[in-house]
Amino acid sequence: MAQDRNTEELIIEAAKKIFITRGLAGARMQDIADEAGINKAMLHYYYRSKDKLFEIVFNEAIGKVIGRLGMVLNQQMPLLEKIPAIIDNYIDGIMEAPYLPMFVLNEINQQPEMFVQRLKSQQHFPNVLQFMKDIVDAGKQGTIREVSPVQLFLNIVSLCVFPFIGRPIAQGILQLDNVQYNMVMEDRKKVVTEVIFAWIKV
Amino acid sequence: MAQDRNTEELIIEAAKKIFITRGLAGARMQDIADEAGINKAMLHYYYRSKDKLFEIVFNEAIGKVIGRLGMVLNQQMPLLEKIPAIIDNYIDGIMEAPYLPMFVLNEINQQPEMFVQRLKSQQHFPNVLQFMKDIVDAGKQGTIREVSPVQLFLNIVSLCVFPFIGRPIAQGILQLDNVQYNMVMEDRKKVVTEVIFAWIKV
DNA sequence: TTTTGTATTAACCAAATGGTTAAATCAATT
DNA sequence: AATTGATTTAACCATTTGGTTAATACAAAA
Repeated sequence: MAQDRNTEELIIEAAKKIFITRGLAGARMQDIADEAGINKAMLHYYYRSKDKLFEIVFNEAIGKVIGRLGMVLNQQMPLLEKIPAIIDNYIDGIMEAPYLPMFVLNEINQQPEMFVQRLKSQQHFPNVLQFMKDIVDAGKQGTIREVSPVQLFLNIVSLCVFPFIGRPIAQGILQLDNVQYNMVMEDRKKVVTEVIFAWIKV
Repeated sequence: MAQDRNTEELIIEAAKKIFITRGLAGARMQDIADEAGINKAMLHYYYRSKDKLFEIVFNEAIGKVIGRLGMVLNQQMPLLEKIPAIIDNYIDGIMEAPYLPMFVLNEINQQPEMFVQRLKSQQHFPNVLQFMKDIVDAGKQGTIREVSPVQLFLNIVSLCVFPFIGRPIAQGILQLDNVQYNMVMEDRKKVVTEVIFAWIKV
């Protein structure tokens, strides 16, 4: 099973799967090796230690989670077009890897210190400050209602992310099956945009 | 250090602290014992196994997280009063124990099967179906706009919960210190109510 | 005071776990 | 074919970890 692709990649793929589903503390090196179909020693041969391997997986994950946000945020575009663009793009990103936000959030909660450093060195670090300035300006201009830019940012992200990280509990409470919940998620982009615009429209 | 209170309670308190901060996989029985200031054997003497102890902590946690929601949801009250009541009450609950939702959500993601059973046997199981029926009725009556009750529910919960579970990352991106972020959370009740009403008002 | 049942502890145990190593395999080079 | 360097593996190691046990401390009842 091992020879098909590059062993290094094979390990990373397996590590992603195990770390993301079980977390750093719950992941077992043996399970990663099994998943990759190789000997456990290879993990250390290529990546030294569990922590080193985890760091690679985590960095890529956080890049995807906040990077996607930053990409749209930094684009030059009128605010009233940018907001739906952010929502569409961000929900698309989450749907591609619905388990990533939970993984990232949880590991960050486990060690916030290590994270803060990493965040600022992140190339995709979202330039939120500019975005918030735009919101304030638009408010003064009367393009939108004058709202707290921080609250607006939190609202957008909350509405986009939570339905995915809270999926098991929400699905349980709402008593929906997978197919039904998927349909609800399909509508999300439209709904979130609607909600945000209802709140900020003059 | 052990004699002050009942040893059993002492253990539960310590177990809560350790399990909630580190999760099931990351928690160490020795750490719980140390936290309680007692011998590790006492944990097994009173609660058999790590899993049994965890179950107690987890059940209480999930009770708080979804129970609080159910309490308000099941109250007899006009919809337009009930929605702000839900929001106020739920955010109050989260602020009392901001780490609980993350803990519950994460552990549920780890073993969704075990959870689904527990959910239905939960005494505080929120009667969301009735609440959703009320929303549909109110829509038809014209009290509110006709919106998907499922989406409304998701919106409320998302806006309330996410800013707390995503706090480290949000605070990092927004570059706010603890005091500033606390102030933002203070305003949350008002903002969430505002957003929801803006969306559902006719 | 003695007895008796409960609470508590130190020492211990077996399994799991991250990590290492020495030998073996493989592939390219000479 | 022989050499050489990288890759891979089985076996091993030290530590950690959940759990047990036998002996002890303690408190209430007799």
